[in-house]
Amino acid sequence: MKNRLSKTPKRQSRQRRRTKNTHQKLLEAARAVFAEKGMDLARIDEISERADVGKGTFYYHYKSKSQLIQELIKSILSELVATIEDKCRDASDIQSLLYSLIGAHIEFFSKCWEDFVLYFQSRSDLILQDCYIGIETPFAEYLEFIEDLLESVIKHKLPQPALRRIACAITGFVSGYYSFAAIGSQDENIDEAFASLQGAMAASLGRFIQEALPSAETSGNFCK
Amino acid sequence: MKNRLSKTPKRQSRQRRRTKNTHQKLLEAARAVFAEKGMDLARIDEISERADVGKGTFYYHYKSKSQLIQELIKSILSELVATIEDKCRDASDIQSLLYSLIGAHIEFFSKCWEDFVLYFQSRSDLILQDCYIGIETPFAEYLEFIEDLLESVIKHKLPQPALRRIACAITGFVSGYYSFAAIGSQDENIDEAFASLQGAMAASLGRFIQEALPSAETSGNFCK
DNA sequence: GTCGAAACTGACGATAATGTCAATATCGAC
DNA sequence: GTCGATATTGACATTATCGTCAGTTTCGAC
Repeated sequence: MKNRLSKTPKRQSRQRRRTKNTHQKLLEAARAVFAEKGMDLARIDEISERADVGKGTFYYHYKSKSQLIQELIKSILSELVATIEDKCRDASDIQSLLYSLIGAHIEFFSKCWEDFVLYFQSRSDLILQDCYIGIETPFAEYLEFIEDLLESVIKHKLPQPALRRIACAITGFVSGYYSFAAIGSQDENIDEAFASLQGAMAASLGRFIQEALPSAETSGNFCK
Repeated sequence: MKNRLSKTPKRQSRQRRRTKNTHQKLLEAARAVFAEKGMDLARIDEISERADVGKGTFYYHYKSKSQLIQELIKSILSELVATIEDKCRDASDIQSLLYSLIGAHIEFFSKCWEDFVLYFQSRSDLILQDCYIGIETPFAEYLEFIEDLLESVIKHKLPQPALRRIACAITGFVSGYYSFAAIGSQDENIDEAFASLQGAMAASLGRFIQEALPSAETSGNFCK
């Protein structure tokens, strides 16, 4: 037994890299196809075709499309969370946190259109009765992460539902604007327009929080 | 020729109603199935099954699923526009317009969950490369309608892109919040929470518009 | 260089969904 | 009551997609 195990004690580098590469290629291809046809209508055939591997290879790496989606969403959201974490590290008041939070989303969405599409598609999927399994958790974690950030800069204790509402408002506003801008702005550069609104959005959300908080206390003076 | 035409000069009431009814039943069934499985994964079989008619009947009324979707979206959005029109009729300043605009969306979304799902799904579909044809126009008209409303209460002339951005922000904020709330708020009543935020959203968007406008002029005093 | 394990392949059977169509039912007009 | 037009039906041919599997290739260890 031990002998058998010792036959492959550590994995080999070349083969290991090749495998990793295939895995990655499939993920990339899936991103592209998903952004074209949508998650539901994307065919495994096309994904493996575009990754330039046989269809069997797909099934060697992933149990099913559902599992691929799960992994993809998880990876996308954890990247988004990482971007947020990075950008918001030293925000200490609510105004600068909001600004950075929005900035992180702009940066993330602008960097890769496919990721935004996936982000939006899966949110859209989440409101269905029969949705892909396993994509709820990453979204919940993403919201929770934002809530933690908010909590750390808001002085007084807030009830959880209020925090959640604020987080929903922020993420909803940002992604909602972006998606509408994508379909609505015929010619102009979406990302540029988006970036130019960063300040306005932050101010606006600041105001939202101020108004939405049940407690009368005003820790910030968003209204100059 | 004229004789032939005169054979069916006006349609008969009973048969007419029956047909209309079937048409409506199919539309209703589609709404329900779409909200369960999503537009892509909804099967014609299931729609006609749920409408309690033969599959052939579906194809008698609609050329294809694509056409059904087109009609459905069109009807939903024109209903939304009608709601907006009704609620915003006598809003004369920007603050009250925003308030009514949000109110109209809340009312509309709350009234029928299926409609919200369809609204959101089709927006999600619109950002894909290969999306259903014919759903772009209703959305464009919806945005344009909101722009017209905005224009009528904003004193000074705004460039079209700025108006569009504001419209995107409003609709994005409202629907974005609602969708996140739907997946994020585990227990509490979404509609109630949403309604309680109506004022905060309006104030917030007022602030957004104020900040986003390039011109320095301040017609409104949103900051008390 | 040869052996075994891991990675890869694409043709194939099974399944599922689409859209068609010839036959049938319903209805109002005359 | 019968005729033509309109509406409805579900079995069917067609097409698309899935997931499997027996066989092949790649690679590192010895």
